[in-house]
Amino acid sequence: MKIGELANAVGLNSASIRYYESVGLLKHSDRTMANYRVYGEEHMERLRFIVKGKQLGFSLDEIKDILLLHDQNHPTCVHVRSLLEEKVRQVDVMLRGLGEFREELVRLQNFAGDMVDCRPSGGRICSIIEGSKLKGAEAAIRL
Amino acid sequence: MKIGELANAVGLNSASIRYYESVGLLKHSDRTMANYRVYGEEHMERLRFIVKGKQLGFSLDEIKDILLLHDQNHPTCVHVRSLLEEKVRQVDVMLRGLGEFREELVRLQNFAGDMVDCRPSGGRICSIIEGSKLKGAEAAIRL
DNA sequence: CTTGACTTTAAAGTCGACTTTAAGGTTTAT
DNA sequence: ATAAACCTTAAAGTCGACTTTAAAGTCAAG
Repeated sequence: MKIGELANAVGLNSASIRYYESVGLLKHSDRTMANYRVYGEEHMERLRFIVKGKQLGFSLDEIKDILLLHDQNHPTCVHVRSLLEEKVRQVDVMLRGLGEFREELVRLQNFAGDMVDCRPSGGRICSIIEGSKLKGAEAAIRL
Repeated sequence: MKIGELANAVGLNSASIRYYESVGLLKHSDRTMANYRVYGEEHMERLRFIVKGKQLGFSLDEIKDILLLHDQNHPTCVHVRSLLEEKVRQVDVMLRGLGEFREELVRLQNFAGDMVDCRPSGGRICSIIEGSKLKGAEAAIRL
């Protein structure tokens, strides 16, 4: 199996696969006489694993750690469980933050009503936005 | 007011203020004879506005658009209302996605149980992660 | 008078996970 | 035989919103 075929099979492109090799996620493969990479089942399993890991929100570094354990013949479940716990914690923080953020947006919408000119007296710019009660902490949420 | 003082007053650092000037969010200020930037109330209001905008999840480009309207003496509320609506829509998409994502994480945690060795038979790596049912779509959520 | 705390600029670096580019070599189909 | 469709590499570019660096000038306190 050459790189394009593998890429197709796992839903990536060749450049990403080369990139994963370059950062040590994927082991070096054999080469044909023309220096083309040749892959087998084992590489495909590994790539599918990487893809799953990304879908679960793991960074390439986190995935690399898991693969390292595996390559050293250690079971990875204890480590994986703690990663999962951490992700759930992060998701909960985000859910809470997003909920509060949404409420503030709606509050501003209600305040905006069908206002036609939101320019406050004085040098200010927009009373809708300036009426926001959000503090820096909530800003951590990236949309 | 010199740049450091202004930075302190609005909770930014001088470099960010210079950066905002460089990308056209903040107008050029007067200078002292020594070429130091000098600011007044008007600049402070504008910076506070920028900070609020960021806290509401607006990009610098979106904030720039609002400020441009303002600078052309147009009221900004119609535009701001549509930005708010769009943000609420984005937040709702994220809330839904995050909720499903959390459920999948918990499902994997339950599956992991107190497993001590998650290595599946065959060449695979970790049955916890490989058991995930998440598809590419959910991967859009960045933690 | 000197030290330290400010200020100036342009340019480069940061983060993560790639993607793109340039300049080739190889294989396959017609 | 030739063109299309693959493959190779190293290096640079991308996204956004800054931050850092370097090298220089200015100002206030002791």
